[in-house]
Amino acid sequence: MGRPPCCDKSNVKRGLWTAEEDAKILAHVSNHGIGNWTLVPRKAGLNRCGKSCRLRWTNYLKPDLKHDSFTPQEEELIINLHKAIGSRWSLIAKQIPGRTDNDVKNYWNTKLRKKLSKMGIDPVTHKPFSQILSDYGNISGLQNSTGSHGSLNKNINYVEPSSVLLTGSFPNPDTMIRRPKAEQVYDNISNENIASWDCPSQFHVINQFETIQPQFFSEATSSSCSSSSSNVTQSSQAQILPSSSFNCNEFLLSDPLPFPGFQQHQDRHFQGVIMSSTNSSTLAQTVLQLDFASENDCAFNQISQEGGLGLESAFDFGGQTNQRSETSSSMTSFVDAILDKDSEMRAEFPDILDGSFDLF
DNA sequence: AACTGAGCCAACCGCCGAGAC
DNA sequence: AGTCTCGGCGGTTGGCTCAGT
Repeated sequence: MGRPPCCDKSNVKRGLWTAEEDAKILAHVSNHGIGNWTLVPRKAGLNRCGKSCRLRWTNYLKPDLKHDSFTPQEEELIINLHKAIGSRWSLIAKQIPGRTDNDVKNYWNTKLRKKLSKMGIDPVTHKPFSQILSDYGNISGLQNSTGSHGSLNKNINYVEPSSVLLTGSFPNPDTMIRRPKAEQVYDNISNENIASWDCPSQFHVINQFETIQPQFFSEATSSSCSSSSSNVTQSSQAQILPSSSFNCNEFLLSDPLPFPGFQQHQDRHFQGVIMSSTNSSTLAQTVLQLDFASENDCAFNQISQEGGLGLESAFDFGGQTNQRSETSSSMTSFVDAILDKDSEMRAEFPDILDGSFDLF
């Protein structure tokens, strides 16, 4: 039953690689290419585990790898990508030619994390420590603000805190009530805020990670992107591209202003991300974007991007308040979208959500 | 010169999904 | 259907280097 073991783990060499061993792998790959790594040690005459050979090749011997120090541009890109997606090193590394996930991870852990800390920025949330302390104080003082939300809030507690990334703000910053992350995002979506969104004009579901950078999440988003996403993302791309001024955490839950310049432009803009993933390798699936292009207009499209057990959605509400276009069914469409998402979540997490996740 | 601790990074560990058997 | 390996991933660790004392 099953395959035979790839190697005798107790009888293979471990530890640092010698130049001779490296030469054997290089010679083998140049002669036979990359194939079944479990066969490589035997064919190449190495007393190593195939997995170890693969790691040595991918992290060190591959000819297109850079071995010099990181440039300031690479550093900035890593910080921005980490800010946007966290410690998904392989995805970050794919955006930096010649760098491996191990390189990026080590550089982050040894340099960038400390650098951010010294700058007074929390390397996990990318928020200033002062703001985190402030948020904590506000959160701890709001124990009684949850009563009106009933079962919704109870359910949200099932979302693992470490897997929740919420970015967002109320359309009207004056109505902002600071609460714990998971609770707040559902408030944003589900209750009085929906009623107060008197002018959603365009509601699009976009693929967040294609928005962050083309091809960036091509693996995770290969199947279900529709045309409705591509025409919307263009306007928002400038905000989200890692190399741009996009700052994911400028949208964070307690942030009264969704992005720099919010007040000056009088935009009505909301963006939120819910990440609930039980699988660390599953990427976020869906981004919902709502543009307030006018007071009364709303168009809504949806792309669902599902994978594994995870569920992730982002909401981006933006636009100018002084434009006008169409619509009457905007709120209905939006509510339908939320209900659809609710149904999807029920299907995915029946034990958690069943019977107690009534938004309306 | 010898010791110590911090910094660094290559390599390992353990988990997961996909697929072989 | 069940068990196992493979390949990929993120987290962790062992050991080397170097600056400071």
